[in-house]
Amino acid sequence: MLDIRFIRENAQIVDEALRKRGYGITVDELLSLETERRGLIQKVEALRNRRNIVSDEISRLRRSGEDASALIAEMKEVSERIKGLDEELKGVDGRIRDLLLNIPNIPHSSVPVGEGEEDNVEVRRWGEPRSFDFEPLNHWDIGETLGIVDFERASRIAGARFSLMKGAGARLERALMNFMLELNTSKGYVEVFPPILVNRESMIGTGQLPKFHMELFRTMEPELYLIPTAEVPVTNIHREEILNEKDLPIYYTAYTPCFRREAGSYGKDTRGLIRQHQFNKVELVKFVKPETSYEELEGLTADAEEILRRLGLPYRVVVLCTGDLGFSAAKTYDIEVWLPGQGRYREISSCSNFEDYQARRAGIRFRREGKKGTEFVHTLNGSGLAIGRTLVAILENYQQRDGSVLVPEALRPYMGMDVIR
RNA sequence: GGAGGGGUGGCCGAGUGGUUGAAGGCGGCGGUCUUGAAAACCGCUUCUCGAGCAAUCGGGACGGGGGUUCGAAUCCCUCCCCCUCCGCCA
Repeated sequence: MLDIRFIRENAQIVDEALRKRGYGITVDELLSLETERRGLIQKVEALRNRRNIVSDEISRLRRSGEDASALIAEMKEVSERIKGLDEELKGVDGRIRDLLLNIPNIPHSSVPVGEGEEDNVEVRRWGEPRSFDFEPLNHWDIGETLGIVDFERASRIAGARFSLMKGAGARLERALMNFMLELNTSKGYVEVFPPILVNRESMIGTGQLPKFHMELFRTMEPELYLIPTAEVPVTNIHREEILNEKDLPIYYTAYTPCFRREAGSYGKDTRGLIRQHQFNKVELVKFVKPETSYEELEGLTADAEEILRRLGLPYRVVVLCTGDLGFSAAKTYDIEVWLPGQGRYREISSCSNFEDYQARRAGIRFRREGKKGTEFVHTLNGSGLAIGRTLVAILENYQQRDGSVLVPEALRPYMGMDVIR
């Protein structure tokens, strides 16, 4: 969330940011509540101060055996007033928090202004899409013909948007997971394997709740949420902590399954592995000092890109425009991989700098060496990479006329085979 | 799931309803001493909110929330977490 003091002093900047994102709200109501809040605080604190002074006085009188009943009577009334004001303040605080939790991050100045996907800006390309001397197939045709993915039985087991990987298909999921984790850890990311069910506070910390509850699977008794991305548990590793400056930056990488309701995407990518309720992903997460976070975003994106390069998969990088930017992000690069079966680039990684937005929600701070007080860290994360979509890209880019699929060089040690047939 | 025992500052650990933001210790920082270091000694060591240009002043925080009271770390209720034993279980 944003700093209420920042909003107070920069209302027009925040309103402008909301407008660029296509939000039809302003901070007017928030500001008047904030004024009300401060007025209440001043009133209630003056009364508390009075009560503290008089309580000491009462204590002294009682010790010396004098009568304090008049003061006690007065304080009884003061306490009642404090109680009333406290309740009022609590109500105002609650309303301010509700509003604050629903205001998105402010886009970085380098983010292009635009309304949607079509306004995202390509920043670079790598690799040449392969030219086929036959008609390239969709990954679901390739996968079903090879018998390595079974959609029909998956839907019997769980329903639409689930998949059952078999044989070399299951092996490929595992190979990709190991390949990615090993590459990431070799660069200094610490491997973690976190809970994939998390509590409400964690979902609020990274920004999925309260606004996007429709996207999440939830359990009852106890109320827990299935993670839509490892970003949630991994960023929350340091929730409510004060880190030491010398501990930063902290890099984590995590493999987890991810679960998404995909509410509102009916009819989109109904066939194949592109859009599933459950998918595997390896994630990269960073906790850094504010002054380095944009440099770190470039590094994070480069780390994700390297995975595609090593797999020989052509891709492009786009910077998301203000209208397409995620709720908590200040800047995001999407990496899109070339899919011959679709004849276009599709998102395979999303690398974002959240600046202090998540850190403020989650209470993740650090203390500078020799300085008083604390600051919020900057958090970043990106897929490195979405495993299901990487598998799709391999099937489509490495398919051969006879229906077999070559295994990319880098993956062969993990697959134990050169070709899937 | 059943029965008990606990949650206090970076850590360990005191704490009688009334100068206890909290003894003492450890750790950390600064200083004295020393050729240097150690030891010893001295001092300093939480976060947060509000007012103010500032110096500074005031409020709050002893797992979370509520209650009793003029006043709560201390009493009561409730939730969460940890530990031990029993049961169950991958």
